[in-house]
Order: sequence, then C-alpha cells, then structure tokens
Amino acid sequence: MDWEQSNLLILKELRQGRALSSLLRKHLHPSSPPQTRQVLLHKILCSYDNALSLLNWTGFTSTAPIATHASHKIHTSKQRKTCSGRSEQIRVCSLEGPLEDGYCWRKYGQKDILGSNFPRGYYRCTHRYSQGCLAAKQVQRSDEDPTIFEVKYRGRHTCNRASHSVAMKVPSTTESEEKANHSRIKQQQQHEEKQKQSKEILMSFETEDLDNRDDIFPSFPFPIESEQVGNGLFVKSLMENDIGFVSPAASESNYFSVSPFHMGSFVLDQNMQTSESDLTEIISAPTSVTDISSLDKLEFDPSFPFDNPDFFT
DNA sequence: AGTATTTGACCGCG
DNA sequence: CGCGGTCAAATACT
Repeated sequence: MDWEQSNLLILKELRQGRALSSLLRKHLHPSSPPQTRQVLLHKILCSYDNALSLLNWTGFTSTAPIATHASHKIHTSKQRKTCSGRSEQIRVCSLEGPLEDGYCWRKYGQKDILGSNFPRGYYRCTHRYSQGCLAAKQVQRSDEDPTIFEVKYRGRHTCNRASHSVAMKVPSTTESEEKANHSRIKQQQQHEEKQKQSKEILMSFETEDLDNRDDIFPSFPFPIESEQVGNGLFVKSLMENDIGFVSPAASESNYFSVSPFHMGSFVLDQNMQTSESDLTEIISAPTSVTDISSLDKLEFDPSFPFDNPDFFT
C-alpha cells in the first residue's frame, strides 16, 4: 500500500468517524436506546482506531502531506540542527495554555522575532538547576491567528514534576487575577497570559537525541499518561466540527473554549522539505479537567490507545 | 526575603 | 553584521 492509498483510507475512516459522531449526537436524546449509542460509540472508536493505526503504519516519519480539512491550520516546522547534530520535532495541538502543560517553567528571555508581530518567550524548566532538568520551551503568538500560541518544546523533562505541577494552581490564579486591579502593565500582560487558556495553542515539540520513536512518548512535556489525558484526547477526537463546545457554563471563567479546528487530528506536516528522519505530527494535548468531567457520561473508553504507549510504537 | 519576570547586553552562528 | 538565543541585573511579586 502506497502513501496515496493509505491517505485515502485514513480520510475515509475519519469521515466515517465524523459521520458516526453526528449520528451519535442525534441519538443523545434520552428517548434513544442506549444500545444504539453504544454501537455508534464503538464504531466511532473503531474508525478512529483504524485511522490512527493507518497513520502509524505510514509512519510519522513520512514526509508526504495528508490532505486536511480547510479549517485545519497546518504550521510548517523547520528542522533544527542541535549540538548533538540531530533533532526531531513533534507538534502538538492543545487547548491549554503554555502554562498548563503540567510542568513548571521559568521565563528567562523574550525576543522580538524578525517578521513576527509578536515576541517569542523563552522558558526553561524551573528545576533546571535543582534537578538538572534541561527541558525548555519557546512560546510565540501566531501571526496568522493571534488566538493561537505556538509552543516549541526542546529537550525532555528529567525532573520530578509531581510536587510542582501547575495544573492545580492555574485556575485559582486566574480567578484571583480577574479580580485584581489592572493598573499595571505587567498585570495586564499576566492577565493576557491567563487568557491563553481559552485559546487554541499550537505546540511543537523538539526533542534531541531521539534514536527511535519509542523515545518520543516519554519526552512529552505534559503528563500524557494520566487518565484525564486519555479522555481529553478522545473527547476532542469526537468533537471535531460537530459538538465543538463543551459546557462553558460549568466553568467559572472562559478557561475552556473549543473551536472546531485541530481537534483530535493527527496531521502530518505539509512541509515536505524535512528529511526522512524527521518526525512531525500534530496531536491533541490534554485539556482541562472541566470539560472532561462534563463528558464522563459519554462513557468514553479509558483504555483508548492514546493512553497506551504501544499506540505509538 | 525569596522567587519570578523583565529587559538590555552579550554571544555564537550563518 | 544581523538574528536568535541566553545571561544577568534590575525590578516586581508574594
């Protein structure tokens, strides 16, 4: 099977999954038999499983583009030479702000980038010196869509983030900041930073010295192994262009807002300039607990392959 | 007081 | 020499 064939199959599966999702939505009425929903859900899962398996089969190392919906923003990424001479990039689409990736970051610089309307922020892991964690990231607001923040991750976390996760901290700070006065420019900037949470984030990962793709998974900068993550990923897979929005009323702020783009889509980079050793992908990142809990009733399978490291092998 | 951020200076690379 | 990345002193925050 060549690339075009697999591409068609992937599209077919994704379209089928979308159609089934629409169907499922129509069957969400209490009058509809639960068995129908179960069957639909199972079929949706199968469709997405198949599509994702096909993507795995073709390999993320493929340099060929996959046709995407027009609304999908495909950001090209450049291969970077690193000190070690080899680097790979993983790009992740997230609904979360850069601060909500489960790690503590410390900003160490900001630069205006030529040709970009917005400056690029440079962050490194808070535990860089205490634990020697070399993870770092760059955050830059997208020119094309200012609601999108591109986050590029470099290196992997070797720190023990468990005790310093910001995941629990941010919602409360958001609330407090909204009540705080905005007399100072800096506070306005911080407020703006918090509002990233309601925007789409395009994240890219750059890890170094990855000898095989098994290595990529543990290099993810957020706690992808958690059950919440698995559910969140799946939720977004189902929501593409259809459900689109999940109970913003349940949230005390605009913390969670979903636009129909990006979600749940694995998209190979359209940039064909990269070498065959490049790894570029767009996947969904974990989202807030709020929307996940609101969707628990949909009985998502917590064993969805996203949770399974084997899924990426 | 300790920690985080800001921001101009500095540096290496192309 | 210009650009992107990092440093580090000053500043702000808690």
